[in-house]
Order: sequence, then C-alpha cells, then structure tokens
Amino acid sequence: MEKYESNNFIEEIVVNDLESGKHTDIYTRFPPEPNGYLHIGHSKSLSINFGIKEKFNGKCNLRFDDTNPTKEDVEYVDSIKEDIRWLGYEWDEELYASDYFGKMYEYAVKLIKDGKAYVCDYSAEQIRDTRGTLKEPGQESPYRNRTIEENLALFEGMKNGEFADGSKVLRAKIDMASPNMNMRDPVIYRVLRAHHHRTGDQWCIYPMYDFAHPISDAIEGITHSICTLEFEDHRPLYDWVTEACGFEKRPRQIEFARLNIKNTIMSKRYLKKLVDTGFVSGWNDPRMPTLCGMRERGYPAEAVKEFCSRVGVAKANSEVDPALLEFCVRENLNASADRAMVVENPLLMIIDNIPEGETIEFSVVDNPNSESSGTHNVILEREVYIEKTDFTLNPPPKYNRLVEGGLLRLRGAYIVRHVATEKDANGEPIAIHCEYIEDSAQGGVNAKIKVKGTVQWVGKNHAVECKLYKYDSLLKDVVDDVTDFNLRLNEDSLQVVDGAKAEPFVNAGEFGKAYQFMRSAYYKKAKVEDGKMVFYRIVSLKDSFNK
RNA sequence: AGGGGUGUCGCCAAGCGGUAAGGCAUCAGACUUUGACUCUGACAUCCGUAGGUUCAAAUCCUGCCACCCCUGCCA
Repeated sequence: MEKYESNNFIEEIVVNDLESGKHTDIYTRFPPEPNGYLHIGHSKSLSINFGIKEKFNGKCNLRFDDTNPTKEDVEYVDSIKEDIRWLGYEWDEELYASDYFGKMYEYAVKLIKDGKAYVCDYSAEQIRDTRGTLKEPGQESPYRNRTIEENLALFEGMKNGEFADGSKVLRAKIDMASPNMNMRDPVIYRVLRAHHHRTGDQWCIYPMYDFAHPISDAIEGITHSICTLEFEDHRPLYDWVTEACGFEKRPRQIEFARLNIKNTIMSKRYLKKLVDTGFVSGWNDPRMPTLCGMRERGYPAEAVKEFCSRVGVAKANSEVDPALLEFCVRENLNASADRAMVVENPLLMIIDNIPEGETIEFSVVDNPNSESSGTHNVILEREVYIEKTDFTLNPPPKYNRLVEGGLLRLRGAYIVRHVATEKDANGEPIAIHCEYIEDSAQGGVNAKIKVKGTVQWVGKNHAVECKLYKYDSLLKDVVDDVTDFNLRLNEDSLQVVDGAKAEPFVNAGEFGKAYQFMRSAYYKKAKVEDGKMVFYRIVSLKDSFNK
C-alpha cells in the first residue's frame, strides 16, 4: 500500500483510516450554503477538502446546503461554482441537499416509527422558554409522548400544508436534560412556505441543518465530513442522526479552526451589507476579501492556494497576518509578471547630448526572472521623466540614486551623469540636465561602469497617461460602525508608463494581465476609464528604502 | 448541573517521554541594469501557570488561569 505523509491532524486521521483498513477510498465534500459569495476564508475549507481528494486519490463533492430557501439564491450557486473553478478544483459530483428532500422525509418518518421523533405544537417562543439554560435542564414538551400513529398523521399533515408556518415542528426525541443544548430535542423539520430556488413550491416543510447534513453525507458515502469548530457541539447530534437513520457506513465529522485574517472582514453579514448599501461596487469589488474580489484585484489563484497551504490546519483559533497572503501573491507574481516602467511623480530630465527629435530604441526583457520571457522596446529621447525621489540635492546616508554631479543608470538604457539643476523660487528642483555616457548600454564598453543606482524612466513624448487605483483592502475597524465606512480608496492619476508597454493595453485581450511596475508594486490592467487605462494595484513590493 | 474546545517566538505552526522543525514578519550583511528577487547570518535554555511522576516532561498526572463556541423553527 502506498505510504502517505500527513501534513496536519486531519490528514493524519485519513492516513490512519487508510492504514487500518477502515476505508479504502476517501470521500470528502465542500458544502456551502448558497447565500453569499465565497471569500478567502472558504478557500481554507476548499483547500482541505479538495487537498485530501487530490492527495489520497479520493473524491470530493460540491454539495449545496440549500435547506433554508429564505436566504438562498441561484445567483450564489453560480458564483460559488465559478470561484471554485477559478481556484482550479474539480468536484466529482454537483449535488444539493434539496436533492434528498424526499429521502429525508422518509428518514424522518422512520424516526417517528422508531419512536425517536415527535411533532411538537409549541411555538418558537415556547420551545425557547422550555429549552432550559446553559446550567439548567430543559422541560419536556407535553407533545413529547404522542403516539406514533398520531405523529405520523401530523407529520404528513405538515407536509401536506395543513398547518400554518411555525405552528408545528418535528423534533428529535433525545434528552431535554442533556448538558449539550443541541441534544435537547432539537427541531429537525419546520413548516415554511417559501419558494425554493430548486424545488420551487413542492415543499412547505424543510429539514434543519442538523438533520439534513449528516443524512446528505451518509447518502453520498462521505468518509470524512470536515467542518469548522463551532460544529463540535453538534457532533453528538450528527452521530445520533446517522445512527438513528440506520446507515451502515457512517461518516466521521472532523472540525478545524476557520481562517481569520487580521484586519480583514470575513463576516458574510458585513460583506453583504457592504454590497447592499453600495459602499462597494459589488461582491467582486477589488477591495473585497471574496474570491471574485481577489480575482478582480489580480491575485493569482495559485497564490491563494499557496497561502492556505502555508497557513496550515489546526484547532486553535487564530488570526493570520495578511503579510503572509501578500508574500504568496508576490512570490507568484515575481515569477510570472512582466515588468513595465512607471513614473508616478515625475521630474523632468533633459539629456543634453541627445538632439531634439532624436530617439534611441532599446530592447529590454519583459521579465528578467523568467527564462521564457519575451522582450519589448523602450524609447529614449532628449526629455524623459524620472521619479522625483530618484534625485535629491541633499542625499541621506546610503542614498544610492542620483545626486548632483553623480551617475545613474536609466534602466534598460544608458548611464547618465548629472550636470545641472533647474530650481524654482524655493530652491526645489524642477528639471535636471544630464549627459548620457557613450557605449554604456548593455554590452557596451562602458556598461560596466559602477553606478549607485538604476531607476525607471519614461520618454516624455512616448509615455502614456493612465490611472492607478491603489486599493487597500477593507479594514475590519472600518465596519465597526457600518454607517460610517471609510473605504480607503486612493485614486492617483499619474503620468505613466513607458509607451511600448502601454500601447497594447488598449487591446481588450490584454486586460487582466499583471505587471510589476519597476520599484513600486504589482499592477493589473483593469479597464479603460475616460479614455485612460486603469490599473489596480495588486500588492506592493517590499521596499526597504522607504521604511 | 453546565457542556464542548484551545493555549509552543510579533503572526501561523510542527512536536505524540529523550532534551524546541518550518514559514511569514523583523534585524544584519552579500549580490544586483528593479533599494525587488536571490543568497548568508541572527531571532523561544523555553512550550498559559503551579505542583507531581520519571534518570529524563512542551509531551504523562493534578489543581489553577486565560480565550473561543453552545440557550435559531440559520448554516
């Protein structure tokens, strides 16, 4: 038998079950309720469930937990499928809890016949009032000892629409004195006249999660039912249901700590509110921690998966540093993103020994970190822009860019020597004069001259102006008061981008591509706005100078 | 008459009685036609805490402390 090494406690359980012969085939499932979009937190569950499928050559179903029609919608099932595909996971079967409504009804009837469930006429309030408290036992319902025949007739009446919403429920007959609140005769079916996105108006009773989930798992032959920590208390009920229903092969529920990221909103309720109130443009707004938001922002799917893998799986509540996610994004983009030059705060540089109107073309690699990289041409001319911060009259210690009389390499082109500075009334530089050094381009005899620094630049007449959206993620403290969001949206309109790289951007097919703007950040081409290209910042580069 | 969980470096996380892996972050240095990347080095005498068992404990036992979850006809 193949030897497996487990990376976390869940995989360890799986390995043990394989080695002990308890299971020969592993089956997991990802069970979202279609009531919202998937966010980065879900990717951890995805990573665990599909990770086990892939690692142990097993199967994993996508099953929508659609037992509460009042909250669910097809819009959500479509988006969930799209996001899972984006991550590159392939589910074996696409199923819905609602597929089993018929079977679940039958199992409920079986429970009644076995004396393990009863119809209760209590109102929701009465049930609450008799449930007891954390420290005191509950009281048994007066309907608890109805005859099997009566229960059967009443339950069928519930199904047939003879009773008003909320007037009757089916309860499991377990133990009103249990210290576990979930075992105090939990409701397993309620009367609810709501249109279901799949079964329409066929049903007016719907099973509760605690009843539907274990049955769905068991029917599908799930071996390991992985969920989050808050369901630990439900495990006895989960086991009770599969046992009472008489399943031969009973799945094992395993719980792990959900993913939290420092300063990041993960609550579906808040995210929905942000969307509904129009504070963001939609679920896929690039500031959102949703998978589609991150996709829109330019995060590579592989980076998200790598992040989940680095976070690990355990049972301790934790908050992961968002820097880890950004690291994974940078790591991925560093290998894949083409480089482009951009100047955000331009300072005019006049290269005196290039005649007016003359241009010099240089070929530069798109991505020096990639062996299969293509090249593109950049055009040097008499007047170019460099970043304001790349020249200073008063260099601080360790400053290695341009100073008066100093040398500087224009990336991909020549080394230039500073000769003069034009200043405004306040003594601030408004333009600098330089001379390029002959034969200092790559391969030239003077190319090896040592210069302190290399900077990006754009030709004045060959640059394209675009817009940069420097989105920051929505911050948690921002939504503490939902009426007063501060969205941290910064829009910088700037002089940009070396023309050679910019031209093709207007072709639709080029959108979505990520670039590293030299010495600033990774950006993604997003759209055209007011005739200008719009870039979203994906993530910043590490910058040890600006610290 | 409460129950169920968790506590190992700033943030995650291995560890399963034999004397504290790894990653992120941080700091220092090297390299560099991106102050990026890469590379090198530093970074827990200590594992919530107090006792106990043992030749030996983060790992076993006992008490205590802290935090999380549970009183939906939500999932």
